[in-house]
Amino acid sequence: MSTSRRDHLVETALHLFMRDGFHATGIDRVLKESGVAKKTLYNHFSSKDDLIVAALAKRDHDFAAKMRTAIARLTPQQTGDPRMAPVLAFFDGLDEWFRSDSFSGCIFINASAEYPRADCPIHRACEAHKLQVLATIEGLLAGLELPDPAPLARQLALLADGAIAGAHTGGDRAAARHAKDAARRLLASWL
Amino acid sequence: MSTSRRDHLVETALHLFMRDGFHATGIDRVLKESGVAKKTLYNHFSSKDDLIVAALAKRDHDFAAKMRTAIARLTPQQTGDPRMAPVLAFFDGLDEWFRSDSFSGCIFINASAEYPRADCPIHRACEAHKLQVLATIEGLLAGLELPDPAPLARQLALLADGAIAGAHTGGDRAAARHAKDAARRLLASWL
DNA sequence: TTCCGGGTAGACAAATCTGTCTACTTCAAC
DNA sequence: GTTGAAGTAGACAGATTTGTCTACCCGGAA
Repeated sequence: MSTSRRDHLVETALHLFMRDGFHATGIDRVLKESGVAKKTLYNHFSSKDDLIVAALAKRDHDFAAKMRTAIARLTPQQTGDPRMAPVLAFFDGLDEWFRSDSFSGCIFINASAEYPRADCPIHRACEAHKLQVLATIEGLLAGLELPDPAPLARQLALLADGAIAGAHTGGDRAAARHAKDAARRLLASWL
Repeated sequence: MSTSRRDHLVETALHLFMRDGFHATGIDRVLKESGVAKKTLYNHFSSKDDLIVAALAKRDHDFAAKMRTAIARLTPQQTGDPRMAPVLAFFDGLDEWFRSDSFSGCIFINASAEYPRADCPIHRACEAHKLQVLATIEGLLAGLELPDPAPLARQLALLADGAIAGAHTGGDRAAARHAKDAARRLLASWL
């Protein structure tokens, strides 16, 4: 099947990009790992950058799904004001992610680092992902009935990104829990 | 002079690494830009990684100095509770940085992205830098007379890193101002 | 003057990178 | 059974990478 070959390629590439980075992962490595021929790759993608964009799109999609399920699963376990529960569950989801063996930062932050030009397609895909996460966080604030949830959502997004940097660059495995406590305080401040 | 040659090399390398990334910046480019011979580079540094570590060390040093002067300059301009002034000045300093033309994220976050292995010297230098920043932030909290300033300092550090990601990856130029407002709320919550 | 440390200029090796191309295979549809 | 799309295997080009090495030069100290 054609789509299966393509999907397998994107999956393998995404895994290697997340683990080792973009420049450090050569095309040949992706091919060897996936068992796909070089011609097949260039039949589906015009260039390595094109493959990278596809991998980021898949990650964006997967991440959104993972976020939804984690929030649905963890929300009932939260204590305190039930209106805060979804947001707090989100940070618990981050905590699980940071503690997983495969964690090596946010691939979108990493991609922006390797492709700093703001106008290149890769960097643009990263920007789009961050907007998508922001929208998800805004959704978590629905129950709070704030006049304008946008600024609070931005602040919570800052905390989330900061936690990722703290966990990856700073090596602080407890970053998500500090962020969760800060989120609780921010929420209280806005209520 | 020997040290001048070495310093010039590190300065040039740092500039290029910040602008274009690490893998994307070849040794030859650093040499051409700096006008230094290849042999001289390998006389001072054992490898490209070694040069990277030296560049990060310089950036760590420069950043600490820039932080100190920015805080000294911007603290008197803050309004409200004067005990918060140094912290708020710190976020104004971030704001200036983000709006500068040369801004392309935090080089330590970027380096961690390109060198994900936590046990390599480059990644370790990034971790050390984040600890140094954390200590600086703790220093800003001295006037608050908190029983334990450490957790608040961590939360403010999360906000700062998140603002960097928001400004670079997310393309949000106002990230520092959102972070500043969040910092004000966090400070109020801890007082 | 002589010597030598430290610099320049750049050839070179060996590996690696992306991307193209040829030749062969496999498989499904007609 | 034939045809054609899509995949495999891998050689190849051309550029680029890090790092080494030779040959030369300059300027200060003995």
